[in-house]
Amino acid sequence: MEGDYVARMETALIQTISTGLSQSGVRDHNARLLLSLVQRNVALPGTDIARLSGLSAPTVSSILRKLESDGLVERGDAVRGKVGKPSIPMRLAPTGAYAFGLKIGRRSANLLLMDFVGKVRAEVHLSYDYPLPSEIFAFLEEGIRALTADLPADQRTRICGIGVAAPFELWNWHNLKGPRAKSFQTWKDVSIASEIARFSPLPVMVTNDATAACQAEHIYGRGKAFRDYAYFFIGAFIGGGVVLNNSVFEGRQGNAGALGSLRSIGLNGESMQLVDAASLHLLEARLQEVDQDTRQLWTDPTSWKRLSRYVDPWLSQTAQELAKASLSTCAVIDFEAILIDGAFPDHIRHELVTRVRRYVATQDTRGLIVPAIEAGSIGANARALGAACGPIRANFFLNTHQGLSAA
Amino acid sequence: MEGDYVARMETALIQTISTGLSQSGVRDHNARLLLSLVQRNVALPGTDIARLSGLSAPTVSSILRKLESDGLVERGDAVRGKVGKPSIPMRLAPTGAYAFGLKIGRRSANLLLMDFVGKVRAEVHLSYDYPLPSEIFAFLEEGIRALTADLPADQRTRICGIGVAAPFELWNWHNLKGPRAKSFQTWKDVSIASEIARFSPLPVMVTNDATAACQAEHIYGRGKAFRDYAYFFIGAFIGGGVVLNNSVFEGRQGNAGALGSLRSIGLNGESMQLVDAASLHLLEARLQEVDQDTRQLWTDPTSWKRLSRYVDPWLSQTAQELAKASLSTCAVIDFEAILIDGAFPDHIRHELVTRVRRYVATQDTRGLIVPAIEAGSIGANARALGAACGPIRANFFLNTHQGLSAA
DNA sequence: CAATTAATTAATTAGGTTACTTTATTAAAT
DNA sequence: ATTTAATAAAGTAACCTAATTAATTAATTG
Repeated sequence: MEGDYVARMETALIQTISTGLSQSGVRDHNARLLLSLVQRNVALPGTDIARLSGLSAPTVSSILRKLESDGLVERGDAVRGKVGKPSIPMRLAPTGAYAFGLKIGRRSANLLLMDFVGKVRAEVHLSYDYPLPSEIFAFLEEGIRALTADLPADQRTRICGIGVAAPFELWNWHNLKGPRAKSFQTWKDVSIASEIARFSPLPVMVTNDATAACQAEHIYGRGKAFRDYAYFFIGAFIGGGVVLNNSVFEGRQGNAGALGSLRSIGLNGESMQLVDAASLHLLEARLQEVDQDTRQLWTDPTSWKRLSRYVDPWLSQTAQELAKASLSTCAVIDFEAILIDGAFPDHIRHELVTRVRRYVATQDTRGLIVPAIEAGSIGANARALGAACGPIRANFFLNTHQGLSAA
Repeated sequence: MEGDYVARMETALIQTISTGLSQSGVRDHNARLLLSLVQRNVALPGTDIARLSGLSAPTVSSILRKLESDGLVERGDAVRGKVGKPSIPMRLAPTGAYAFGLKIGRRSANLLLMDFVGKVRAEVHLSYDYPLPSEIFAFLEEGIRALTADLPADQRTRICGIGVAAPFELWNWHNLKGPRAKSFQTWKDVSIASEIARFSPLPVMVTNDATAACQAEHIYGRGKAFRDYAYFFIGAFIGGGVVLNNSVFEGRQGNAGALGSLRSIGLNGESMQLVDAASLHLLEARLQEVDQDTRQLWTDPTSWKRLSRYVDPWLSQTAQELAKASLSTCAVIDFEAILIDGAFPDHIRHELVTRVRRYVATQDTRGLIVPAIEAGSIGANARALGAACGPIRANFFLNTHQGLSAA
């Protein structure tokens, strides 16, 4: 069962560079590698896996048989037409594992149950003015009950965890007054994992929301195409993620890719943060100024075209800011690409990317390798989906940055 | 011999995530791990190594004996005074391996021979107005001959490579005229590695100069203390390096940590690069304006105090710029620390760090985890030293980011 | 044109090796 | 006598190479 591949707890040691390897560690590593290769390529026959992994065919064969008997991979239809024995592509078994993904946003929460191939099996929503701990946890508890009930009883044990995507220091953003403000502030002292542990035995992983979105893009979206990139997610605020060596880099404190905090230049030449120069809340504020209903931004994609006299200047400013921010990130890491996504309609994303490309071409790029500017492909659901990836990845896939598990 | 630990060539494969592991891969990994732990802690008895690596004592013992017979580690004096059998600390054998480090700078080149514990065995210099390929390679060829001759004949086979530290796109910085300019431009078409291959069979590794400095700081300096940090090296221009998970991250194209290209804000609020706002060439330019000899900056450390009426404003501006740049890097990666070093006297470095700390405290740090600001410890020689680390690390030490070598 | 043979490729089995683990032993100190 | 470090011996897991089985296409022949 999946237990075999669960990462072992490491004792925290001073000066630990990495961990020693033993046989079982090797098998674990290789099994995760095979699953990662199959995931990445959708379906692969054993020979290709052997070639890609550098392992011998018999080894791959034996690992695949084990994975198959564990219900994690399954055989596809034999491929004929070439000389020789037909190959049997192996693919992930959709029912191999499940995970919950919870996104806690500033306007709404979103809980989904994702299967092993990244398909959303069921989903529930909650809207609010601002999230309060008690309401969120009640929503989650009830949601878990409901979503679990949808699953055949024999598959419920395959749910391997709960991933939570939340903004960094959630409590720092609202300036509320009164008793509800006090309740909101309690986020500061709440341990999300321990609260959830009160009503669910499943392991909990908490991630930065934009990093989670990046994760989803990386595994199920365009991110597959690039080895390393910075990812911008434009929501009410702006956040980001970082991918290095084909794997999302969360950072020591989980705060890598805090791209909203990149320094930007205000109209008067003063220093400000990107989040104050290029988020959707700026557009919202502008719409409020002219008495437009801002809800339509989130609920009605066509409204964006209707509002183009307000959207256009916003797009222009945002693109300029993103262009500069993109190059700044490339000064730190020589990213191959910059991916841009957000909670807006496809045509806006496309227009934004086009404009960013244009602005990047006008910048001073001495000392830099200019990255490709590309559009993300997942959109608003990315955060919850990425959150759900957490437990699945921890149990079954390779993570370049974590080092290998010990025996 | 060292051949056992040489990284194997990998065939370039599409979609390679990582490489499969076999027994020999395991042994190689563990041997490198042990060497890395010993290097990091200067000297360690087997029991401690076992604890730190998570390997069993017999395994560590057997690997150590192999490393000992290969001449890579040696026994220290038994530590008595505690109950039980005295422990025998193992340390790197200084004569275990050697490497050449060549720094190609804008004003001078520097070639040194480094031993296995990072000691400089011999060193030669070359000064110029600007570096020309033919002169540099002649200097290197002659230098290799001379420095090799210093070594006992039986140890010459232990020289494992040549590390070269050079600025990114060297040819892009000078605006020369005339025939010598043409010769300088040829850097663009020169492959440093193949030129060197004409007169030396040793493997060659080329690194970005600031990344090399970072490497030296990381292995032999203060960098040991931090798990991840951004490193600023202030020379004629400003460069940087990036350390993630206890290991220098070079980037896909070797251009990670191009911190001189970080965006900065000019006096009139215009966007400019950090390199134009905070390098020593700014101070030089100011001194030239007032007809001061600029050579003294590089040759006479005491001159900095004498010139304080010019140095002080430069320090102030540089510190402000570094403070903002430091936080920008932390928006990309949540670095634990920022290390600052440069080609200037110790008291200047110290003063600079103090001021950067002060400025950081005044910045907008919403969404960020504020890093520690620390001084580097190696100074001007860091680049050549770091360059020499390249071949040694490639052969004997663990590199978190490269993945493990295949069988 | 059908049947046969050759060639090719995929997947698995068998046997051997490596390098790890656990358990036991020896050595040297307080 | 007890404690701790280091090594030795025995056992095991997981890899590799080489050989085998299987399934197909391609070529040849009566």
